[in-house]
Amino acid sequence: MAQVQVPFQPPLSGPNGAANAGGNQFVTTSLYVGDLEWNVSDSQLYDLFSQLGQVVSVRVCRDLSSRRSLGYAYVNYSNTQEAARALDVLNFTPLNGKAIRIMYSHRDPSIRKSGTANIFIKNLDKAIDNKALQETFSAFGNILSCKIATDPSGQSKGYGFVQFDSEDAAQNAIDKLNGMLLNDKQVFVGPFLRKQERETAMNKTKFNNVFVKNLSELTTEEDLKKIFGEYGTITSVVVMRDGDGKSKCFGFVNFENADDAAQSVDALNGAKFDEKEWYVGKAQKKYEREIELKGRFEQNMKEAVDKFQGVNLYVKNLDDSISDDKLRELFSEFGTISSCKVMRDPNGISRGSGFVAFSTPEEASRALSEMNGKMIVSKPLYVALAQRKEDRKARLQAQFSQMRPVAIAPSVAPRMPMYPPGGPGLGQQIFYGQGPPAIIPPQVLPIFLA
DNA sequence: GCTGAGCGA
Repeated sequence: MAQVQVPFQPPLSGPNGAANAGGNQFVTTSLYVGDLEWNVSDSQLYDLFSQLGQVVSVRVCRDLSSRRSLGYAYVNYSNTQEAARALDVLNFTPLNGKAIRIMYSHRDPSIRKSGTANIFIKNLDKAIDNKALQETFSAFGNILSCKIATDPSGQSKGYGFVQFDSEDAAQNAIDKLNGMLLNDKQVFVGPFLRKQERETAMNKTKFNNVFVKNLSELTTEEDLKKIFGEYGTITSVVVMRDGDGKSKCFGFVNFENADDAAQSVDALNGAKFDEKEWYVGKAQKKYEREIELKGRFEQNMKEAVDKFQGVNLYVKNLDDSISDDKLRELFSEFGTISSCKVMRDPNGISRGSGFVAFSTPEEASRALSEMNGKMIVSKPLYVALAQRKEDRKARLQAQFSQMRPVAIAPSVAPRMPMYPPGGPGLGQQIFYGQGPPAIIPPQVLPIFLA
């Protein structure tokens, strides 16, 4: 008889199973562990999770070819109670300086993708950590995932996310906590909205002034008056022109009535006149436009930085005689170089360091291993993956925390309740408990950071 | 001021 390979399937009664969609009376033994720092290893996870029960298997998922960590792992226990306790106790434990985030394994991505029952919280006191957030919101229902946004050093950015397993729980949390005081700060709690959704929500605000661009050079105020006049009474119309009276191909139409303005936008945005497709929208105030442009600029910068992740090499100990071209020549055998630069001081003297970006991470990692330590002119070259500036600090701290002994408290005393039974009253302060942390803080203080 | 990302041997 032919051998049939049976793929691993978690029990159907658990959160993985269709039989238990949304229910929480069953739990499984399979945990998804996400938000891992790049260097977190199987054995590190094994050591940590073994302290709460019998671990059957641990695996950090890795890219098949590069073996790079994908930033998540699976930990399987032999029984459900141990898994449940591990999730409870170990969730948000820092590993290599970064808090891990544990969920029950749920391979069907439909819930994750739907983004339902997902809420956003802002104006959070910086002292409120993942655990405090979890405890505060768990009063309203079962939490699938929850997290405080942090900068690379782990400092709270003052906002966070909670995803529940039901819309009711999410709505209830919003109703009860929005506008409440948490640690003396009034928090905003609302449904999570993607950027796009938020913008369209914002644009529902009333306006009278309409912006129109991509006009033909021949389009006049009279033309606009006639076309927009179909939708209501116009109080002013202008086509912007340069000093010579030449059209800048954009203008403004102000309506007496905001509903008419909105109607004209709906009807005319994207319409074609004289071969030109018009953009028609709410006219932005100068400051609104500045905010949008600034946001877009920062977004572009971020994307540019992301694009270089894993493909950009930092080189140092370069001989002063090495130029951009020479540097490119040295690395060109490993692949396609998308950019290459020797850093120089204001007098044009080489700083002895530079960057070489390849088109793929594979090329970059081969160049790294082949070129690091190679004698160039008179000195051995140092080659490493270039890091983002903000990530450097985090990386140093990760190394630092790796030296700390980590131990699990034998049992965890309950934290103080967040607020009296029945939930907080309007305007009532919510207090955070001072229960002991799940992880005993380091007993040995390592040497200070450079 | 600040609106993620995420599932295998």
